[in-house]
Amino acid sequence: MVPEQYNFTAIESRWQAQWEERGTFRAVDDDPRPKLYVLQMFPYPSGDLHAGHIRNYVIGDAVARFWRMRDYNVMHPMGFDSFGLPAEQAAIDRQIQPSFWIERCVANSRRQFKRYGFSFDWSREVVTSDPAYYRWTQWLFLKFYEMGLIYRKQIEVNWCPEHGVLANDEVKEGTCWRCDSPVVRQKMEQWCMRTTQYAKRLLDGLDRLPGWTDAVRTMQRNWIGESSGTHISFAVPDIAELVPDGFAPELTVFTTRVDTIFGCTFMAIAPDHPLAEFLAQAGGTADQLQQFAADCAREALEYGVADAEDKPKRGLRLGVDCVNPFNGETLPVFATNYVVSDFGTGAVMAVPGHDTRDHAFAREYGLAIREVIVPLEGESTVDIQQEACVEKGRCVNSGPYDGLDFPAAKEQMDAWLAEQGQGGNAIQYRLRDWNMGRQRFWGAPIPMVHCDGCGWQPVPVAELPVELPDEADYSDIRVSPLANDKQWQQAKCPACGGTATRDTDTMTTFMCSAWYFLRFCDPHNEQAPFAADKVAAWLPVDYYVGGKEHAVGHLLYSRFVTQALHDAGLLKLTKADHEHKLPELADEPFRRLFNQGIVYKDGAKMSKSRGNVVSADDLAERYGADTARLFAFFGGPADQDLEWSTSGVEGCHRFLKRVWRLARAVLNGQAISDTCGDICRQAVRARHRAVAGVTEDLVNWRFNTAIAKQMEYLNELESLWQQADGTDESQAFQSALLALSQLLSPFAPHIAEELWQRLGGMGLCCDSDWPLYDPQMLVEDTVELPVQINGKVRGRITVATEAAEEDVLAAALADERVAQWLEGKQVVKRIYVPGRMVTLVVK
RNA sequence: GCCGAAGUGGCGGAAUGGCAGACGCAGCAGACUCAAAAUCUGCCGAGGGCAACCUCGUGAGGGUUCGAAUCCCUCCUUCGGCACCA
Repeated sequence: MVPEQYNFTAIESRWQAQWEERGTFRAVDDDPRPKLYVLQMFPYPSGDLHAGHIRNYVIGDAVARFWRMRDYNVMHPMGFDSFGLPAEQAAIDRQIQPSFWIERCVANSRRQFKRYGFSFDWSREVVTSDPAYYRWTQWLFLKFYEMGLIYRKQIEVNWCPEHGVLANDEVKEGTCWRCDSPVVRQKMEQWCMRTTQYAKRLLDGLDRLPGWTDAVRTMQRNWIGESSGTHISFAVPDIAELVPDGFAPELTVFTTRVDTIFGCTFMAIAPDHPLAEFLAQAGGTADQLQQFAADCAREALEYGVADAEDKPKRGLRLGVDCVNPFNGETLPVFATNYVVSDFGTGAVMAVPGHDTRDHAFAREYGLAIREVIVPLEGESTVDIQQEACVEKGRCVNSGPYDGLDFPAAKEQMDAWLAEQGQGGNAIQYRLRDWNMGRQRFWGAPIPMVHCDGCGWQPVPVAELPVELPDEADYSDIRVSPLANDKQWQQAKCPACGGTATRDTDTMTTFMCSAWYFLRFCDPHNEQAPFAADKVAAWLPVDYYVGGKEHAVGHLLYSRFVTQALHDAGLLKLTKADHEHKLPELADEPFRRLFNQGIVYKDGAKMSKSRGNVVSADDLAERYGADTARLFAFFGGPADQDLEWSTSGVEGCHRFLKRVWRLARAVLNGQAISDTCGDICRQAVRARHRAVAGVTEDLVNWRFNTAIAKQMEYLNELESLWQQADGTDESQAFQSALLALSQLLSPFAPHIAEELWQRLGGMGLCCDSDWPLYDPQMLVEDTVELPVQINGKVRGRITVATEAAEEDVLAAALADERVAQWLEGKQVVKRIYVPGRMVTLVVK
């Protein structure tokens, strides 16, 4: 007998134990069926999962379960991105070691994941702070070092007094993304990855990723920021004696508007341009420059990033001139507050007539404004002295280039520059090299040692991992505990055997997460980060599910690492797409990308720090994991944000209780008959309709409507069961409910198993073959059609589905209500859309 | 400023050129109950009408079409990304 109550607690723990015992979700490497790699971005183990996490992970789980039932060999792994600041902060706050703290968080997160019945293959779990994992993160660092992709660079970094060095995408409006402290600029020597060397590859690769949304591809494109232009060198004879070896006495600019070169009336450079001090020295303005540079740095922080453009343009005339190579004119050089040193060459040829910023500056300092571009047709309509004209057009006052349009002028000018050795065509990227180092404890130590005699030396691979010390000393939190640990720093120089000092920086966690999807293919390998053939068996990832906050950072770094490893000959990833809809990928890791929406509660993003979380444990206790999962889907489209609502959760709980009650009633019904009456036939039709609809919705990731269709199916079955009550058709309802169990399985897997078993299904529901439908069964005998007259519905007719067009139109004209609207009118046009509607146009 | 996404009942949303509001929530009325909870049944965009029905209605305005939430143009609002990018 089926119990009266839907006891979700007992059901859920029972089936979780069953799945674990049977190893149901373990992915096998040499399974002959087609593979499907379903990856969800692994979390930072915050220690307590909330409804927002559930919403995120339920999506990939439904997809994994669905395709598993469609007989794919699905790999759906999970792990923890466990290095990083929060553990360190918790350790400081609670006076405990980060490793101890994070172990507890990982254990609890894993328990909570299991409580929700996610179909993860836990035998592949990776934890980035585990030496068995970060050993290989360090190995990859050394590999990239060997490839010449990692170098030491004196860079100006974003420095947060709390959190040390921050990446550009960790700085929000001049403040730290984690603690809101103001960020200052500081010079520091850092390990840098030459991501810019891959700028073109990373950009072009986006064209081969139709399985990504345009939004993310556009964001990456903008982030890489390719612009096509020209390099031009302006000689500065006065500094010939001053510049250090290896530097030429010239200023090189990057411009996208070389056609305006004859309108250049001064040179604008960043106050911290590499040659600025020599220029100031030559011009006798060294002291003023120092003052000006300091002012600009302070001003930049005051204004923040948001309204930098509103800043009044200021500058310092350095007192030296440079020479325009095209006409030999000498132009004054200014250090300005509007040219930044980290884009292009840090120097700009200023053309006030045709650039708004240069125009504003020229007006401020009384510099010449020259018109060198006019519209292609006719004469110029703006007063160039009042307003810059940035439109492209045709050159005037430009010597031999007069009359040329932009493409012609650029081509000829580039060619001339190249001939003179003064520049030429150039591509510039906004993307910058990737700063690998963090001055923190809780990360993978950078496997480099410094020897006074031999300089920086890589740690030999055999000595990996370079493990963190057991104890972190947080008595002085302004520096990394590693920098305080003299004993840990002691090392032997691999080159000369003398004493050396370990690098006390740890790697950015973006590096740890930039290759975990490769490790999942071969998680226990102790000889290498992964075996190429195992990666080749699983990559590329077919579905990658995660938040859009990683649209550039994580995804770009992962693509970079994959491309670089591909170039190193360590990877092959050419598996065909399981649906044969997308191109094969040569060096891209993620075939399809799905970004879920964010979960809000009370108008704010659900997060621990905001204190508006709905705890995953509370939900599971109160309603059960199945109910919570169901609402996470049902609330709206998966790619849109969701406001968490308690009453909505109750609605989903009610649905499951109704399913349970109907199953109970059907199983308690006695008579079983082979006859198939009208009600039985209707139930069968309803089943085919539900299977067809849910299948299509799952293929298209429309989970909310997939659940609505299951609710409709249940509504129909309930109403049919009421009509059938006391008759002998419970057999038909048993098969109807078996199908419902299967449809429910990707969403509410525990109740699905329970019903499946009680209804007499073979084996596990989640292992069963996804139900099929017969398209013939979706076709009804008759169909009701609306009849429109001039676009408004004026009547309804019921006709045979297969009826011929003339018969349908005749029936429409014959309809009583329609006839009324036709009185005294002339029908000028008749349209029949089969199965949809009839339209009459009258005059 | 540039790029991207979105705007539909009281609410979450459905419909992507063909009956606007599926499904759910909330609300109202009723049944069961001593009562409540749970459950079940019915109603549920606005205005008009006793009613059958009629008119209006998908951020605003225009357009294409027999027919537009859906396609095109202009504008407004909200959210996300980038930003003195030369």
